[in-house]
Amino acid sequence: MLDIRRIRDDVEAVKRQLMKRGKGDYGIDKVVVLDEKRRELLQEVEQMKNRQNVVSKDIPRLKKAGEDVAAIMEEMKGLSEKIKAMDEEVKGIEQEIQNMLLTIPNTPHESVPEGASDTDNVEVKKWGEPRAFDFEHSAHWDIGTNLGILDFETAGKITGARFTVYRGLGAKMERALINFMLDLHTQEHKCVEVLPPFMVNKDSMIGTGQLPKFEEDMFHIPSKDFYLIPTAEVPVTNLYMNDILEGDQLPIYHTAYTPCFRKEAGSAGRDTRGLIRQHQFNKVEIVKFTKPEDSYQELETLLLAAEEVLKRLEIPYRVIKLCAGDLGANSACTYDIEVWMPSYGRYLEISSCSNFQDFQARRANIRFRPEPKGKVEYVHTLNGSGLAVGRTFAAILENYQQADGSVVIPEALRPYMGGLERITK
RNA sequence: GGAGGGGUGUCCGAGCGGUUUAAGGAGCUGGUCUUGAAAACCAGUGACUUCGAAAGGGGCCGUGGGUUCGAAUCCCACCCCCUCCGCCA
Repeated sequence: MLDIRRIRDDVEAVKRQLMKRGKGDYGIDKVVVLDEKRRELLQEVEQMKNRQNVVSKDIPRLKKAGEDVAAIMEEMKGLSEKIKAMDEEVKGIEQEIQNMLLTIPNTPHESVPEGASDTDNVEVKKWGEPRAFDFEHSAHWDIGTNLGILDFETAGKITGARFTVYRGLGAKMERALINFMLDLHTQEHKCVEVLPPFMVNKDSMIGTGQLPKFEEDMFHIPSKDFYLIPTAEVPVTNLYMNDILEGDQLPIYHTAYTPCFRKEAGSAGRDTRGLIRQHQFNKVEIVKFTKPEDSYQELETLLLAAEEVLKRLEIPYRVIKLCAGDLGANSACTYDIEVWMPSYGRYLEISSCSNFQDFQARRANIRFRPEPKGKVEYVHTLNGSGLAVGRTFAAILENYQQADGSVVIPEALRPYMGGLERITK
């Protein structure tokens, strides 16, 4: 959520920044008009409330003095009704402003490249060399199915499309990847692990920006009005919802494993085979809470922490900086890590590392006190996948496949696989 | 799921329709006393938010509604915590 005062103070500047996304100015002029109207009414109604308070306080005294208060009561009744009506009007306007603010996206950081779509994203680094195969390589869904470690057909039977059953060493490797990533981030990146609920309430979904705009992407449990989390970002960021942190508590780093649930409503027909686009997938996430002045430095180290997973697993990847047109609505600046996927013949997103600045903190009301007894400020929140586990699984199968159909286990993962070096039929 | 009890400021805790500008205590800050400290005593001390150039005003006693001239206090709904019963990994 953008700061209404920032919009009020220089609407043209905010508009310019939003326009960079290439999707208009989100009707932001209307917010300014409504805000002005709101403040006007507020002054008026608060003046009336002041009179109401003053007179109400005086009534007991007059009564005690034996004076007749009937006329005053009559006047106050009228005033009370006027106040009620006006309060309602103000509330309506506030609701309207709030609804608009909740759907207006974040302003891109000045460093974000111009551009309309993913073709304008900028590659910022590249690591490792894609392997040259001396045999006909296969896609991970075929490799996994042949090895009996991935079972898409049975998942279709017991649930439906876009689900997977991991079997045997497949299940074990998925679990190994989760542990490997969590250990890396807790032991080497100073993250405190959390295992949060996989369902959250509506406030949490609004806090991190999934609602109200992206309702159709979420799985909803009507009987309790809960949502299945689309990413650990939601429960972990909202750990500090409505809190005021002390300055010396920052920065806070968390890592969390959770499954993620997404309807994938807008992606019918895309990535229908394999692990790439599932309704349920595992992910290890990193979430940071920082002081505003530190957040961009923290974004760089967050990116490095996520990259480290692929370095240890020795899988080639590249990092791109998203252009304004491709930037997620809540983010001010995002790096994507893309892993080399031989079956796609290109790099494929496996992590997204973003700085939301105070956009989520405003929604979730997460603040901190820079100095003891000082004035409170909003924190900056950041998060990044470290990494999407299912896609990492797929990348291992494809990049480590052998001519005989077996898959070599990356060395860094072997301690988590009981020392096993290779998955064979 | 059923039956009770409860959510008040940094903390404990009183208040149950109008001098509440939320009692009292603890804590915190300053002072007196003391060689110094503790104790004692005296004084001060709610956070947050919003409108305003400021002075000042509005709001905030779990959340949201309602009744009333006036609500922490009465009514309704919901959320959370505790105790007991039932069910259950």
